[in-house]
Amino acid sequence: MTGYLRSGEVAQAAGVNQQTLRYYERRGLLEEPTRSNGGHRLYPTEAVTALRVIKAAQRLGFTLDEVADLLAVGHRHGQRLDPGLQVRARLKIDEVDQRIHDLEVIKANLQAALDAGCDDITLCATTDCCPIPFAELTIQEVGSDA
Amino acid sequence: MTGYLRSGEVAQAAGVNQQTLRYYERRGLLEEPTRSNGGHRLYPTEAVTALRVIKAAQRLGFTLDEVADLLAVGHRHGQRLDPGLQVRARLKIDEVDQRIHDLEVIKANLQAALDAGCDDITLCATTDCCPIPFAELTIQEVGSDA
DNA sequence: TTGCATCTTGTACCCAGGTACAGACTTAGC
DNA sequence: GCTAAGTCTGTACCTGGGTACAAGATGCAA
Repeated sequence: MTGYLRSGEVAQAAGVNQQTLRYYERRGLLEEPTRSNGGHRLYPTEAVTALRVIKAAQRLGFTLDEVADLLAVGHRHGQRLDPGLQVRARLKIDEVDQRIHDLEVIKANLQAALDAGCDDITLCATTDCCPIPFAELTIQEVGSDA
Repeated sequence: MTGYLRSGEVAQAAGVNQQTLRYYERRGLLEEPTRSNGGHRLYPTEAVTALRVIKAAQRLGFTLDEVADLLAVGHRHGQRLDPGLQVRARLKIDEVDQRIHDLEVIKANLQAALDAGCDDITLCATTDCCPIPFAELTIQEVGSDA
């Protein structure tokens, strides 16, 4: 059965716990792999990539349900997206834009703090840099999932 | 005591639960407010802004500990950053850059799926768009906190 | 100065996202 | 064929980030 990876190998390659594979499978994030005759899971090598994608998206603040959504769009790459999915994809894109914007605000604020703290306090006192920073981040009420 | 907000007012204005204020105070994310003679918390109006910042940063995938870090840098805006904090600020900026990059990858992939699914399947079949998308996201091992 | 809305503290609970463990079974090298 | 290492299922537990509730004190308007 060469060409397939066993669960331990996948877990190690992706840097996740082996139990997590099962967990994601249950949650529908990871496709159910084929099985050996004895019932052991046999993963295609892309499973590792899929896991990395999940982990990366998670670090960006998406919940597992949102990640599932993202993947649903991604996996239909090249097949026709049904209209509901198309709408969701558009919404996701807007959301991603929003997050990019917010991260840029955070970055600018960190940079400003660094610049100001770095070499010239008087500079800071003469400019309007000192009210609470990060002020113009997007505010969004909770529970806005499509 | 005008000019101060009571905990209920702050909570409502920021759209968070009142218990959450206490929780953040315990975690050191929110400065301990002054108290009335009877022991009730009296918040300055900036507390609302601070809460919004925390919530925004959280949505972007920062843990509360990381948010505390972010705020530590931000709050010294205009005071000299001690060297340790400066280093942390630089690391945070790199991390934020990384996240922006990853979000851009995700966006591009969503966009590609949308474009491909949208109007022309043959287009897709002739281009190399169909292997698992999102592939070039940053991989980062867990536990990389400064 | 009373009454009701708010606030206080403490403690217990909840959900998401895992992680650990036990006991049985499979796989692979010799 | 045996044996050690790896995997299977099920269930229980853990951490982060809150949220709920109780019992009592405070604030303030009439």
